[in-house]
Amino acid sequence: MDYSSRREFSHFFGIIREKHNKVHAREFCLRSLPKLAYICSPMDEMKDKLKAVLDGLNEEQKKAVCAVDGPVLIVAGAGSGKTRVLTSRVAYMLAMGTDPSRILALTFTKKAAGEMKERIALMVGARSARRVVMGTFHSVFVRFLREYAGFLGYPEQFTIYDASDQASAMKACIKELQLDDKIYKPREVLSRISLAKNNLMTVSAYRNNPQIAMEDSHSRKPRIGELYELYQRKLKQSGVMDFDDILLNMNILLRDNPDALRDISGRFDYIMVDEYQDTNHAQYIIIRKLAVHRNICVVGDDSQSIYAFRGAKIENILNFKKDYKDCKTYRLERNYRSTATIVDAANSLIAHNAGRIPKDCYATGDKGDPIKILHAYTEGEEAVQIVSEITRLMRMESAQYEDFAILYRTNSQSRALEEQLRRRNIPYMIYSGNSFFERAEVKDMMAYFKLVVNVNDDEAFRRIVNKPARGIGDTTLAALATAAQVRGTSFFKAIFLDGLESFGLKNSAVTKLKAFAQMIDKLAMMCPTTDAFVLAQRIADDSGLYAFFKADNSIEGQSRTSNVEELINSVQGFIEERMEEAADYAEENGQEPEKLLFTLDDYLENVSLLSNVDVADDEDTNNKVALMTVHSAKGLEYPYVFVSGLEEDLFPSGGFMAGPQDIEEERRLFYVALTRAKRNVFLSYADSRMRNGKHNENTPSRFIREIDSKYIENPLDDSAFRSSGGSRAVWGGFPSVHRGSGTGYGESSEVRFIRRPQQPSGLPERPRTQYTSRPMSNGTQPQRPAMPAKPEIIDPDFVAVPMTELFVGERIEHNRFGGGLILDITGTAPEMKARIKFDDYGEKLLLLKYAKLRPEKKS
DNA sequence: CACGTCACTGTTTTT
DNA sequence: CAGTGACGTG
Repeated sequence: MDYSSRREFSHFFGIIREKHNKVHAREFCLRSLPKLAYICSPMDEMKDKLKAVLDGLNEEQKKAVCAVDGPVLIVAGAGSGKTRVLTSRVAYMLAMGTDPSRILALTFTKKAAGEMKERIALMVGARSARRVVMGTFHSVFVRFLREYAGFLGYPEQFTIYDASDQASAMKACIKELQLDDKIYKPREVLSRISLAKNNLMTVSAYRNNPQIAMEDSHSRKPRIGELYELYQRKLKQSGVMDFDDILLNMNILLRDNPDALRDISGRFDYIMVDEYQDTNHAQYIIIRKLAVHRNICVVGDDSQSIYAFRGAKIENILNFKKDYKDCKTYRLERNYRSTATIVDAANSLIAHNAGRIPKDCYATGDKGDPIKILHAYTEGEEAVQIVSEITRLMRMESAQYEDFAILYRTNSQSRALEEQLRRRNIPYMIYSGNSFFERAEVKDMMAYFKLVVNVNDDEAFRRIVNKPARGIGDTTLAALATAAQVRGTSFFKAIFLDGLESFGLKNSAVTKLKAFAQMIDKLAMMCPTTDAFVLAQRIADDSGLYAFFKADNSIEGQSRTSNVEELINSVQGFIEERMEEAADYAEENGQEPEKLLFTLDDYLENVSLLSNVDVADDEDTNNKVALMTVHSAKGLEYPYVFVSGLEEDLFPSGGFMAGPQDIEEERRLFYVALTRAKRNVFLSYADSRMRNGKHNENTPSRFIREIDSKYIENPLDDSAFRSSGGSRAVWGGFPSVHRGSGTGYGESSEVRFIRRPQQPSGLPERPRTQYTSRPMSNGTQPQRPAMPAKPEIIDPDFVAVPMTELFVGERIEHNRFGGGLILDITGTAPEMKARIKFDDYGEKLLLLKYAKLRPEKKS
């Protein structure tokens, strides 16, 4: 049976509904019992409610819940009951009489928002819970942007480009500027633009920034600025935003439209932000602007910051105290999730990172079992071992399938695991790149939806204009594209322009285009007044797409047909869900249920902003092994967690790691992986792994070694890290000393120790390559160094080793923690640690190879 | 214009 | 090993 594919989506909406009903039943009991029990004054009732909210929380949690006014920073370690605190906090505010609609709570995934809503509903009732403005950054902001779309020059029903739409649009831009797509790779250009947008760099800012110009010309892509401009123009012309535009345009709106700022910020008295360590600059500024009342509460854990690659700034949480001087800080350090072994092991790992918020996470649970390591020869065998372990645990500890999660660094690793799970008939569920929505036929259907909602969506147009075949081929489309480009309009509108012959379009081609456009136009006219499900069916029929798939009787054809059917059913599911919500709401308010219409716009908005974990909330999720990337696993927990592929160059991800900040992020990622587990952790690695059709030999990840070996059942000895199989290509010709740069800790500590340069004491270390924000006068590349040519200069450990002899009792200075006194020094070479009592941050144990210490300046 | 074949190239992670 | 793009044939 195929567990992986299309049924993922099938019962999604049905389950949501079921959950709502459950909520209602339980909530009914919870809410009516106290009311029946005593009739008392409103004051007493309030006190009682507040007491109920705080019941069962620990002291620190209670404090964090009650501190509703003013800026609050909650540093919440993994498994410390963060969601509980957040939900209780909302419940507390509501019990105090706050109007729920004046609370804004922002999360990163819909799932997180949904869970919070559900839990709040249990505490205070669905009616209030529903009115809290709670959702992802993107979905909440999209709603604001629709209201003010006109101001920004967008149509109210703007659509949203997904990653492949973006790539395709960028390709068109590159072509239009006649650039070489070997040099200007669409994805690369896009990620550069994405970073710019997340740092609130508009097109003009980008093009006028000399440092950017330097960087781009240095990477031999001087025309990225132009591409950025063209890309933005195209998107606007199409009435389309990409993910980053949602944040950027929100900022532009709040910056340029004082009324909008006043209006939107005036809607809320309290703002809460979850996973604050993962906010990027654009989000940070929006939050700042909206929180005029300063009742802002951010929750996060700097040790779990894993989204730097998409612009997240760990500084946001580190600097919160500076931004809001009077902020109150609460630390949730008590771990309720995992065994002591897991908590301590994770702590021992993360201790290798410098620059953290001081935090002392401790376990409350049992000691638990040590961490097990699975050593395999290939990824296939790795999968076999994992699966055997799962079946063993199910036998021995009567575990259920749903108790297991298999985590990995990259999505492609799921293949081998899947194969093995299928072979052993183990039900599983992959939570990754929306497999359902990524199917060609589903995307086609979605493209029709998008085009009907927004006829100017050129990428949607391009995708389906000739699907099914209408005799509109590449030549015709290219000519139309030129016409649209020259006249500065969308493909759709260009069809109705005069003088198309001059672009090489024959009359017959124009006739075909017009027929297509009229078909779309007719559907588009229906859009605002037609039920989404009805319209979706009309689209499937009128477009001929459904008939086209239906006509194909092959296995694939049948699968395509049923996927399209499923998509259309999901539209119906969506409507029913919303209808029920609306009906409940009306009922609770004692009103007539409003007759509400849900259009295709609503559906599209909902679906385009779904994340990996959102989609997978399905009947089928029940009792299945979960497979996902570590990134997707954030916020989730499982009794048994397998972290697979723990190999150098995979986890930590290899290749382009330029500095310690990259390896630290990888380490945090591994920290996230470990802390997902409640009972048991298994770490697996394979000596050989197939990557892009090639066999790669690997050494075990340094992270395995960084966990204190006392928490590991069968720790690896040093020889395991040296090499595997002996056939590895390492820095040829260099003695083992240099291997460290490529392979982690490939050599014995003595060797490293000897190689460590002894700097004349007192001389501060030459600063490491700094990523300055100003162009350098000598014309050297101010960006990250490219792939290092010589091993000598890139060994991060080598460079980071402290340059002076450290003595107990000496005073030193640390970049982040400031001045401190060395209390003692323990361990040998690479693992040498110093216990330091910092003046402002208290006692900390730092790994010398990462801590950048210098002798304190004499004043 | 549709469909097949061949060569090439890419290596994270995601709202 | 894919997924994509270029090119040729019916």
